[in-house]
Amino acid sequence: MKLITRETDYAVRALMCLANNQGMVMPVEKIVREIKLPHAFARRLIQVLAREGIVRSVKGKNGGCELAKNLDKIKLVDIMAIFQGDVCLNECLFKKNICPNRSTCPLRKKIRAIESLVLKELRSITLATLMH
Amino acid sequence: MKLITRETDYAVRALMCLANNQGMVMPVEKIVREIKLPHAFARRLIQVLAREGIVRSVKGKNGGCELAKNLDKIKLVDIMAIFQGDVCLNECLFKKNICPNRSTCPLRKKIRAIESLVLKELRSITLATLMH
DNA sequence: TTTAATGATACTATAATTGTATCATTTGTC
DNA sequence: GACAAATGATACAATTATAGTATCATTAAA
Ligand code: FES
Ligand code: FES
Repeated sequence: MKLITRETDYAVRALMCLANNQGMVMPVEKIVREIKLPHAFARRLIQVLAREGIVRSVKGKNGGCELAKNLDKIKLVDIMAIFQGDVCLNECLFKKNICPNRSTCPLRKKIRAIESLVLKELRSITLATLMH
Repeated sequence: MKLITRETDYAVRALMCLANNQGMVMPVEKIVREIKLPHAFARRLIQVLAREGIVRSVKGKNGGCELAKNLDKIKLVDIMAIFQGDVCLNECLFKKNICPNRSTCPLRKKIRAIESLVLKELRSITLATLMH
């Protein structure tokens, strides 16, 4: 049961890499050299981050990318949302018919509560936190 | 990002079904009729639960299965472990080399903390809770 | 004009999840 | 003992999600 997929993992690593070079535009090639991940995968990944406004990219020679926001504005949970969709720990175990009192169902409440806990924690993790 | 797979979901439903018929041995056929799930899938699922000692099964005519433990001894987290493996929300995002201070890494601590929270909550959910 | 970069996007491979099928074994009942 | 109704064990197939690859177009500095 993975909370974070490898793609998110890579993305965060790449972002940390950019964070270490703030102010400079860094080509994907360089990121790939610093953190070990497949080249083509990295390309696509950065393209997505650029489209999502997490990084700013510069085309052409001497191009590359840099963080588009402040470290403390880039949340882990947002990166997760981009690559894995929203954090949603299963809406209802028992889809309709088994549970007669859906609105007051204790399990439903519990799962929701767990989700809130996880979200609260995840929201508190930013690139700034990670770089400490 | 699913915390619970469909197999676990089905398993819990089936167990709740058995809980509603405590003291009686119930054939899988009957479970399948009560909660909607594929017959062959249910067969295999119950077989696993029997092997794991969650239900007790009776072979032969008039056979079937029943809960092997008290409602409050059957934890959601154990059913999850059987069908999905241990709850482990990603050991370390950055596998070695990126994080220099592995032992004090703040992210590591955070992820671990989230895992503990989730586990604590999950452990408190038993069949008894679910039947309330 | 060449070169080094990104943008867009289609494709393949692998693994996990979900679902199916078969045959053997057990046990109550006629 | 034969039959029927159940589980045990286990192999297989289908679908979906994740992980990874490849290609061609576009941009801009040198
Ligand atoms: S389990 Fe879903 S409403 Fe009760
Ligand atoms: S991120 Fe894993 S040790 Fe720091």
